[in-house]
Amino acid sequence: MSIQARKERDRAQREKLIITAARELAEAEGWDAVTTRRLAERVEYSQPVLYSHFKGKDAITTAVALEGFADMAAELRAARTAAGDPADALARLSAAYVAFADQRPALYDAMFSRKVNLPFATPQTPAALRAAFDEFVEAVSPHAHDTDAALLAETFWAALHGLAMLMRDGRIPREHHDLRLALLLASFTHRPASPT
Amino acid sequence: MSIQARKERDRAQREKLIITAARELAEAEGWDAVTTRRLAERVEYSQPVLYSHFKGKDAITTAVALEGFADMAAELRAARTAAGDPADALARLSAAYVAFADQRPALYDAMFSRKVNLPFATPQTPAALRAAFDEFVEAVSPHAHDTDAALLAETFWAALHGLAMLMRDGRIPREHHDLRLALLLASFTHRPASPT
DNA sequence: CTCCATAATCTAGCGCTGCTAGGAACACGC
DNA sequence: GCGTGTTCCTAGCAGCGCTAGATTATGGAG
Repeated sequence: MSIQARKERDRAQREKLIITAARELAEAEGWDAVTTRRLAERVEYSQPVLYSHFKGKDAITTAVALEGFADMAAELRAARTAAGDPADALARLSAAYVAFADQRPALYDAMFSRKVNLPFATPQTPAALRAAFDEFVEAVSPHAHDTDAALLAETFWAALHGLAMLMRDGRIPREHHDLRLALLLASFTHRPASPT
Repeated sequence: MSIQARKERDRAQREKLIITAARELAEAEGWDAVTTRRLAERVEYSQPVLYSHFKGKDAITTAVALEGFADMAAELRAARTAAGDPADALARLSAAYVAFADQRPALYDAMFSRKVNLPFATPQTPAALRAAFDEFVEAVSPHAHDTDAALLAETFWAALHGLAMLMRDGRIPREHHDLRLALLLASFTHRPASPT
């Protein structure tokens, strides 16, 4: 039995190697550089080996994205729990989020721009995704008042995502980014929002 | 001289034909279906003709995106000016924006997701882009108070963009979208936001 | 009207992509 | 040590963006 266990262990290890290689290559040269040939060369196996682990290239991207969500959740948690009051917590979480998007553009791409097959906001949602989202819920709930915290978290996340994306793509200037972020924070914290 | 004028007219007409064909193909089957071969077949010319009009495929996408911005500007303007008070104006503009993104996903992709070469927020920014952005500035400025209207417009635009994108990609549920939008509007209108 | 230079267009092909069938090489159980 | 079953690689397909060079159409001159 031990021999099969070893095989499974080796396979799992190799799968992890592929994911890491894809991530590193993407972060170093962008996702365009992540071709199955280059990836295979990097892990020192032939192309078909990749397909024995993943259904296709999209599945590899998805695996990288999942890692990204885990990393993000950890960073958001660290930022949030390092804060004193709720307002500070939301501010730090926001700054951490935008910093993540800005400093790991390829990873962020995998999570939010590339075609991936992840079940969002369903019972099957992976733990890492859930964890990242929960950080948002925790951070916004003190400011939610009579509003549903999850709904507010989604809205705030979306707003941050928009800011991060547009800035990263040069659609809005990097200049005064901090002011925009402060503006967003002020909008979401100053007053309870109770629509309708 | 008239003969050269006719040639130029024909060329301009054909260029427009290419852009329209690309747009229609993208809207019908997504941008993946817009290959130079299929596009050439559709306009009933060979591939090199495309390259006599555009430097590459990205340039065609950019041309489509530019059309998109013009369309969007018109729709935003219509929505905004149909409103009574400033709060209603912002609400209608927001709804129109999200509807645009949702109903013309391929066009919206060209404008905001695909790799295009457009100078945003610079003196060389095309009129269509500027017009769309100006609609945002007009709509938010009544709620800006002591804040820079352009900055607030960028921030609000980004928030809407985030909402539209995440919903379109299934990252947040379509359910309760109206509530999220109302939440966002309430956050940006209820109180003057004066950071720092 | 014919000829010819020039301009416009097409054919064919390059190097690349994601992906896969079929044969070769390996590791394992006996 | 040897069959057997698994693992892996070589080689290739169809399609991609893009382009060099041959081919055809066009418009002015004689």
